[in-house]
Amino acid sequence: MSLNPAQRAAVEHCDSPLLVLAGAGSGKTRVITEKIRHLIAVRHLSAAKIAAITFTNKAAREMRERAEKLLRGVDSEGLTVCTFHSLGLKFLQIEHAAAGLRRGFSIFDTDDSASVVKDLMPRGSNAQALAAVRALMSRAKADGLSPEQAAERAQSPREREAADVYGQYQKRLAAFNAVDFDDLIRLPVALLEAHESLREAWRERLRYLLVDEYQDTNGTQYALLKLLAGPRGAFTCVGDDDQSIYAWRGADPENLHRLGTDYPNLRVITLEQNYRCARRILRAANTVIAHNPHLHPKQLWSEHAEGESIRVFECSDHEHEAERVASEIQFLAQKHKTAWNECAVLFRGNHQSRPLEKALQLLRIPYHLSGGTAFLERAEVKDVLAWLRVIANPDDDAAFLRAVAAPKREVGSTTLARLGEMANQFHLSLARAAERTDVLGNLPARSANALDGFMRVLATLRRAAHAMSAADLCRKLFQDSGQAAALRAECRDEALFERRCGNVEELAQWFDAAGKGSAGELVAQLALLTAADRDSPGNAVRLMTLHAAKGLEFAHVFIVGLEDGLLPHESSIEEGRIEEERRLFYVGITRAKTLLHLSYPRRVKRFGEVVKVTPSRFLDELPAAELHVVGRDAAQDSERSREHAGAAIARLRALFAED
DNA sequence: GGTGAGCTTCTTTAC
DNA sequence: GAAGCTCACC
Repeated sequence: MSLNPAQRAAVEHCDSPLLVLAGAGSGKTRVITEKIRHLIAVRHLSAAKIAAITFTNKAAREMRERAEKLLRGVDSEGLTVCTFHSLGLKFLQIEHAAAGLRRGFSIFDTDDSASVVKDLMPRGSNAQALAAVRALMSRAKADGLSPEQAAERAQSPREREAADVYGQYQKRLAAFNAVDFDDLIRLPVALLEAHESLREAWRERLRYLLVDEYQDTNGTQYALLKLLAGPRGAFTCVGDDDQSIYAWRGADPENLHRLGTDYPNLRVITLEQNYRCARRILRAANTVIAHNPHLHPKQLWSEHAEGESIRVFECSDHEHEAERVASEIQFLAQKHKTAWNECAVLFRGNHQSRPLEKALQLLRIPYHLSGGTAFLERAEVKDVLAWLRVIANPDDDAAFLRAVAAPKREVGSTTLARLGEMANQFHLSLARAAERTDVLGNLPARSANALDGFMRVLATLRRAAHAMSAADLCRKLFQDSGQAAALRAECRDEALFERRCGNVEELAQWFDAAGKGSAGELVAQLALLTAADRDSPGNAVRLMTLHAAKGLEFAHVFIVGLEDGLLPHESSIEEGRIEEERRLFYVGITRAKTLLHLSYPRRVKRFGEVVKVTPSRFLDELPAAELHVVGRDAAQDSERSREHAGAAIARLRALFAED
């Protein structure tokens, strides 16, 4: 298949900075991969000097695969395809000294950083206050502000509080030899701004940048792009303002316009031909998104067939909805020989997956849940990771706190609080303080013994770490730390125990597959992976949030939970962010190639009580002529689905009745 | 002083 | 409907 004129222009334009406004399904990944080939094969740029930046690791992996297929016969050695955060991590691992970090520094995930914030806030601060301060702090960091700058700009008492916490928080992180997600971008930016030599070195190292999902860049990411691209502006950014769905975490769609101001010679190319969706689906998407104000309206068009109507299922409750979706998928699979992985169920929040999983399990439909509380969130995996972190970085207090309690070893909050006090006094991390006999001497003998026991195991593992692979270290510490034994005691049946050990083994295998690098470095990389990025789902129905679905496509898409208050989400309505919710819905619609199903329950359980649901206002924004509403009255209940799944549904109902 | 049982909280999205 | 907290128990 050849490129269309706009795509070709985007691929071949290399002489000035380029912005590609690419509508949904307009082949933007193709443009990026073709452009990589063009840069190497035609412009004779070394692959090692090209970086393609994506938003998720999953997107990075897919892009790398596609690029490598395309680059057969071309030397693609050293090509960088990664996320902004991975690039930042790579930068910091090389330039750690300039950043004031020691080798083996830790990456604090959202939980780690939340607990630091909690620790810094007045005792008894409620969850709202904590969340607000965390959000403001993260926002300030995403905007590239230092604590001092954040304090200067603070307008409200809460903002002042956040700026104050921010300052203390950074000191704390520095003491832990740790960085958080925001720092992975912010620190490289600060270093590149401060040191001309670094700028020169990195501009030489990366001669051309391609940025995917550009509409989701935040302030610091844009700054990083500018610093790396330099005045030459050797970059291509690809984005779509209609798919900007990350403003809540600091993404600034203004960056699209900023590009034109900062680079007057910016070339803009718009891709409007959609290669993905049936026309009906595309019309529905266009109609919905037309409700948002647009600076530069674009009109997506498609050469595909009209396709079938968009089906709207009105269901009685979440269980009924899940059952409907599951049986519809089974129908598609049986009748049309649709592969499971051609079907995706999309929802607003991770918690919505539960009833769906249940219904799919009962119909024995293989499914794969992306993100959420998957693998990396498993307690046993987090425990092993905490041990690995504290082995690599003795200053990582967050990891220490988790590791010391995995398994429980008579070191409780009181002991840890006292240890913390002494660590503060001596200006030591918890682990380093716990190594000292004078510190242990100040604790009750029993606690001191327990703590000392932990430190001995830790020291032994740390010594052993140099001589073995990260994977083997992982397996060894699982045994030697006592976690394996504790897990066996904890699990009632053998199967559960096996499964949880399997999670740890899976982690070990991930390390094996990740190849070179010390355990500490690999753990750092792992921190950037979401569950969705790591595993290959195989042939299974995909369950994921609308956010996670961006960039993907499926023949059959089910969007569930079209409830007012969920999609659009309550808090977004309150905060006047309805347009982003609409874009989210738009992203969901445009994932579908041939069939789109929308559904909502009439009643849901909330606060234990049954509450009536108002169907999403977005349903009213769809063109009524394209919709086929099913189930408004019981007699209309999808007959064919019942035929195919009658028996299973009876079992389903029985199961739900049990709960 | 650690740990587990039982009660109250608010429930987005994610690198 | 689960995570966080307090309280009683070991």
